[in-house]
Amino acid sequence: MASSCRFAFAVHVLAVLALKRESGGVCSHMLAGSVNTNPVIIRRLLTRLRHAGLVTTQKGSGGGATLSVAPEKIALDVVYRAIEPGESFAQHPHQPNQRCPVGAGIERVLDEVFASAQSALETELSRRTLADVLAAMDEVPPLRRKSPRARSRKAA
Amino acid sequence: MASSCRFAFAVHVLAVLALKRESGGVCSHMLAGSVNTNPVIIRRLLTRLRHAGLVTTQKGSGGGATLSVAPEKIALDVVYRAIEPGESFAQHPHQPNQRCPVGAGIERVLDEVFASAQSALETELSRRTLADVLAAMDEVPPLRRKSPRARSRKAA
DNA sequence: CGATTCTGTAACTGCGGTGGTTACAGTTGT
DNA sequence: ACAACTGTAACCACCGCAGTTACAGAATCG
Repeated sequence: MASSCRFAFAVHVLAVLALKRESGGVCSHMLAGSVNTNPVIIRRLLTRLRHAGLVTTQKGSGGGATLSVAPEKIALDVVYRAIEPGESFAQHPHQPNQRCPVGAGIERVLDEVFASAQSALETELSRRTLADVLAAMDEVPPLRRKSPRARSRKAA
Repeated sequence: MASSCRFAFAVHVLAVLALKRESGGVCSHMLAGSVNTNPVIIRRLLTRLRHAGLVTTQKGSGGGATLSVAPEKIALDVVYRAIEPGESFAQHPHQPNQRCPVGAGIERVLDEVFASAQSALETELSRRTLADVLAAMDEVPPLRRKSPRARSRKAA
């Protein structure tokens, strides 16, 4: 599976874009500031997200990226597939010995096992949307609140 | 997730050991021959499988590895966890910007998302045992049968 | 218009993980 | 003693990734 942090970065970026949906485009420099990485990393990410139809980007002064789909419509498996290109589950690097009965048959079986495991993972991801992520971020924030005044509300 | 082929190797090795369960230990050289890799790779694998209690190994002449649990009792998620040591799903490599509302809250949410995805994957793996793998290998083998006598030509 | 602010992409680096390989000490059966 | 094993260290080469620099091109604004 994905051993990269691209998926985490992607969800992070999309979350920022969702919050700033009304404020126009967000430039890669700003996004990089929130993720704490390099603008080029963000742009590479945005290229993939754009190909997947999740964001639009605008060149030039005042440009940047904008979410092009409502957060409720963006399931996380779509983000996952947009970001992680190839097969994530690993196969035999070289063909096993076909003269061994196990070597001859194992690949086909493992293919099927890997596919179902991969599918289960994506199905689980599909159960959450970007809107869910935003909602989860709002409740029970980690530590100090900006204005912990309205603390009483949390109980509901 | 796992970007290695260790899991494939491990299932392959266990399948061979399951088939040769009665014939005593199988040495790493033989196993390497079937997987088509180096004996040391197999031994490194066997070390982990032994720690997980799935196999026993015997040093010395005539030694080798033996399956120590019945194939029906070996679910693939156990193999997976025995082989893949750390967290497979990737996190933020460095802490996101805590001064950004998204950066401050996203990690906790992503942790939960990743954990559930990982769990879904392992649950799917747990639905299969090594015995299932062996059974799947027996049915509809890829091409030529050992004795395709009953089947008159490919036409049938 | 030209300056500025962006994107998009290429090119390169460094790092970490992995499979592969050699080597060798220790163990066990014959 | 000898041969056949395991277990493990040490090392290599490779690959993918995040990160970085650099630059061409596009859009906006004065």
